[in-house]
Amino acid sequence: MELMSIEITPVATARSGRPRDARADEAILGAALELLAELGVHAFRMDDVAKRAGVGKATIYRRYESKERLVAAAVGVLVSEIALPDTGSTRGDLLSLMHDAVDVYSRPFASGLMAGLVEAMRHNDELAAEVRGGFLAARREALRAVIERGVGRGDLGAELDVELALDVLGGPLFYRLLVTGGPIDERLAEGVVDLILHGFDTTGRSKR
Amino acid sequence: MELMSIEITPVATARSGRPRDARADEAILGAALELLAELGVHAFRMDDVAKRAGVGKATIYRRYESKERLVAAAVGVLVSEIALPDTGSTRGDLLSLMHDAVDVYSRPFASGLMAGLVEAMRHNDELAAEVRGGFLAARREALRAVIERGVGRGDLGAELDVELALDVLGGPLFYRLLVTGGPIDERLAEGVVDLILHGFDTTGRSKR
Amino acid sequence: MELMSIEITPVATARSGRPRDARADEAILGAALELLAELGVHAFRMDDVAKRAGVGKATIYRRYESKERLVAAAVGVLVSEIALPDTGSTRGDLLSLMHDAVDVYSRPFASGLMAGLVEAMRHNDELAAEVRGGFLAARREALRAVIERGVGRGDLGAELDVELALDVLGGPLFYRLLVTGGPIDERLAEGVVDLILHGFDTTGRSKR
Amino acid sequence: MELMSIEITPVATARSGRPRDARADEAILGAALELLAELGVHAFRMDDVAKRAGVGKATIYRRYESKERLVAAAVGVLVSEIALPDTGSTRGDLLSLMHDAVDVYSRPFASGLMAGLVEAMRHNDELAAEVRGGFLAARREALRAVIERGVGRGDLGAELDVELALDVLGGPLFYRLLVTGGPIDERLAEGVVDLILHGFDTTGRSKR
DNA sequence: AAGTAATCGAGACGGTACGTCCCGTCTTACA
DNA sequence: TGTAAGACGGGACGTACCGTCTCGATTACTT
Repeated sequence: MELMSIEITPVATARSGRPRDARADEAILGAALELLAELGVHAFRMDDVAKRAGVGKATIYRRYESKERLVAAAVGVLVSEIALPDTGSTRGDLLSLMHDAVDVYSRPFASGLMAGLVEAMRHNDELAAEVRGGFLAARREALRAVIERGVGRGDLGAELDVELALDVLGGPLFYRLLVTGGPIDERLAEGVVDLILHGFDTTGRSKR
Repeated sequence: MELMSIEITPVATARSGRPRDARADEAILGAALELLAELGVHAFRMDDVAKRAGVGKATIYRRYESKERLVAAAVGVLVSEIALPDTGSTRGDLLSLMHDAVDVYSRPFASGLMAGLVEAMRHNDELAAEVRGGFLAARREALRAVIERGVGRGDLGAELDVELALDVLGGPLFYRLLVTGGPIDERLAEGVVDLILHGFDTTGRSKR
Repeated sequence: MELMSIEITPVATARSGRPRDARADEAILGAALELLAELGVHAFRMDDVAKRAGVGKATIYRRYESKERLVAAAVGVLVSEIALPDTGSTRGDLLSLMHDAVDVYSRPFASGLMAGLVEAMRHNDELAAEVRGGFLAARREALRAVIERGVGRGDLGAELDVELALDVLGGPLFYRLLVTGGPIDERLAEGVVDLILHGFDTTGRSKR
Repeated sequence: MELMSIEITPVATARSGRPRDARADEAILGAALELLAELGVHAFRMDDVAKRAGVGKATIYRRYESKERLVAAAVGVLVSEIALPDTGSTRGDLLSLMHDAVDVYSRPFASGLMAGLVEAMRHNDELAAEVRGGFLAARREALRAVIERGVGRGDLGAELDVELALDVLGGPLFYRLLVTGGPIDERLAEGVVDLILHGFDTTGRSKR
């Protein structure tokens, strides 16, 4: 479960006394998601989350040490689980992963959510590490596996720059999401996949 | 040119009375740039700008209606002017533009600056329009011209998706800048240029 | 008693959650009193009060809705409690009350404090009502009781205009305090008391 | 002309160049009076005066060195000229002066105007001196002359405290104006006059 | 069953930045 | 030089939101 990798929830583990209320966990994340969707990251207030969730602020801060962490957790929930696809062809596998990514990031709040997260990562290294090692890494590793399988199959040249290939697969999507506002759709997914397959083929011309 | 297109400075144009003091314009932008460099976007305070510039806060707000607008203007200043290159080859022209982009966005504060800007664009459509129509559009139009010239020369296939090509040229750079933290260097520039040239060549295979 | 009647402190009464901190009440009023004494009303800054009291500005504004209200409360504290005197003679009772008033209003900051308050009352009806119903009314009612006792004793004529008598007792003091800068001393106290006793005696000449 | 005594107008006397525009003088004082009446001292802004008068702010500050001075000048205009009355009786003369005072201070803006002036005097000694030496002194000296004539006529005791008598005549009026909000009317005027005449008569009882 | 300890909702707290307001001065171009 | 217009430096205002703390009331584990 991708959400797991970002499960920052327990700040400290209690050893006795009244246990954490699981309904509060749910209510907080639910309220956060709603408010993020309604208002965007920028107008997202911890007081509002508390009120909407019917929860004290301390109850939130007992679970998430800062607003940014709560946003990160909420984003983590939105991002779907990733399974390594096996369609039988490199193109099919890449398209499967890219379609999934398009699904996730074409949601209405994805843009605001990611923008806020990106800005929050800028002044919180720990958060940045978690995000990069969390849902981003999951998708990235799946793509890497598919690419390496493609090299093995002879669909892709052995000398290709894997990091570059990953950034070409993911970059345009995030670029449109965060910067240009361009469409995040199947055409984009197919475009980058075919570009990779054709541009990094075994003719060897595209190696740096 | 590029700098011009982002000249958001005059909120309103006075018609009589004491004119705006050009030294204040300079002092404000200078102080903003310094503080942005020293502290980053998120520790950037309007009071500090005013103090550093030796200016009243009202004098800043007379020029920029919010903190975000000032940051946007400062970013605009940082981004260098773009001239349409003419090296004789499509590859040379593309590389020239990409090298220039690498220069600009590999500066130490570029990342924090752009992250703040991207987040600010999320809740200010006017600002987003200015940024997209400003320094981003300038670079984009230059790249578009080079690509179209490449199609004319037969270096690139006529059916290529120009928007996709532009996003493949710019996306990985911004992806690394804002999300992955990957290196923004010559290798990236050459990688995407060669991928475009090889992947979108005239064999026609890569069409949508 | 007098202090009680001006206890404007609670803007709203909480019913749950963390209760107001009584030490903050004390610190705020203490700091306000000190600063009023040191600087006077017109150099009195809310930021300074907050800093001196070691308190956030919001904590002050939670108790006093404006600077004027805080000044009013501080003035209320300065004004001593009034006990209805009973010296056995009308002259003694009146002198007792007037001596007390002289004590209070001959303090060095009384003038600046009252001037500020009077000006603030001009654009805040609620504040005016509080001041008039508070420490002013307390002294006024005490004087009224003594006068009525004096009428009963035959020291004062039954037809005297009580309101006028009260204003003759208090007016010259405030006139000197706020306008002429004349001395506020025992001579003034005795002068107005004897004038009232002689001018409003039972010969009936001064009626209407 | 009482207005004269407060004519602070020329901050500095020009010696050559373009002469002051007399229409500006008029427009400024007129606008100030209107705004004072409409809004009260507290919401009285120099920018508004300039706009209403159709005049630059510098033109105002060339005539009045501060807001307080302008308010003082405006008050001076409102206060009517004082002629020493001669009705043939001490009571008639006192009543004449007090009726005049009642007329002046029962005007609707008198209260706000005086409150603002009193507060301004608190932190501007020069202004205080001018006000006290100006329209206040004029009325005071007239009253003093009448009282002394009354002593000569045997209507008032020779040992009376003249300063106290003056403050009893004026104090209640200002007390009601600034503090209690009580009525400023003929009854007040007659009340204090008769109190003075009866309380300070030649029986000598009321001397301190 | 009593005691202990961490939980809960509510909301006050210290701190800090924001963007607005107004003062009194200064700077234009014009008269 | 005086003028209208309005920008300027300065500095206080009252608001907003963060993350912490405090209250009285639960709710489990531990004796």
